[in-house]
Amino acid sequence: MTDDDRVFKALADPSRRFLLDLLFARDGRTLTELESELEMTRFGVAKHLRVLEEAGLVVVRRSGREKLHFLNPIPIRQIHDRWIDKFTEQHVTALIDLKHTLEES
Amino acid sequence: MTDDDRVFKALADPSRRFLLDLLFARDGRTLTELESELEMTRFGVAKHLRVLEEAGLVVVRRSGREKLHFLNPIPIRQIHDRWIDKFTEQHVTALIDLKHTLEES
DNA sequence: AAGTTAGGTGACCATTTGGTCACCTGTCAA
DNA sequence: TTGACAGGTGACCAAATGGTCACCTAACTT
Repeated sequence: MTDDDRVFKALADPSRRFLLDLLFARDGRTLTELESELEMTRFGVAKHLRVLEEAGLVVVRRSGREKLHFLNPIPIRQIHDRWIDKFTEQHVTALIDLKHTLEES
Repeated sequence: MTDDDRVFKALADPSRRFLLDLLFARDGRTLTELESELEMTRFGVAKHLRVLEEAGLVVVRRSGREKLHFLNPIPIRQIHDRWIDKFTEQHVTALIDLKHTLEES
């Protein structure tokens, strides 16, 4: 399996995306802490975190018996750069900003 | 199934990512034209294109009996914005640019 | 009108994937 | 040092996914 295969497969599951959302909101959480936010057993969450880790979307640091999880944004940016060139990026961000502006009013 | 579920599921398959690569290189191709680039039957390719279309990653325009396919970058940008804030974006792009600079030398 | 070309549909099968469980290792606290 | 706590492993099962095929419709060509 290639690197980018791992990244996209990892992102394909809603529980894993929710874990990334949690880490985006606040980094450095343990398995047990993350587990309490999902309706799933610890084993399920651990399995998902491992998939995210192997994809490089999450990096971990051990601290005693705890394992702290951090979000790594680099693979996400690389997805962006694969299909959006600098020129297109300007148009797309302008469109999305416009959409937000309209939704606020 | 939610919208973003469709997008991520669509991106999870290497053949579909390759189709996006092809459309990124050149837009507006037909099924038959795309089919010739993959080692797969027409039915397989058609199925993949439908998944991409339902995810909004590809938009189509009919022209007689032909169906032209175009890449839509907006969902890709939204993935980026979900986990990379403006502040982090600066660091990440700087890191990636640095990586490219180093690799050239 | 007849043949050809572009594309669509529903069924089918092999493989992968998400989630759980029984059981195990390592670390901290009283 | 004994128990509680944080996490890991391998097997297992139900459900989803990738790909093919037989068969179909619609549009262009001569």
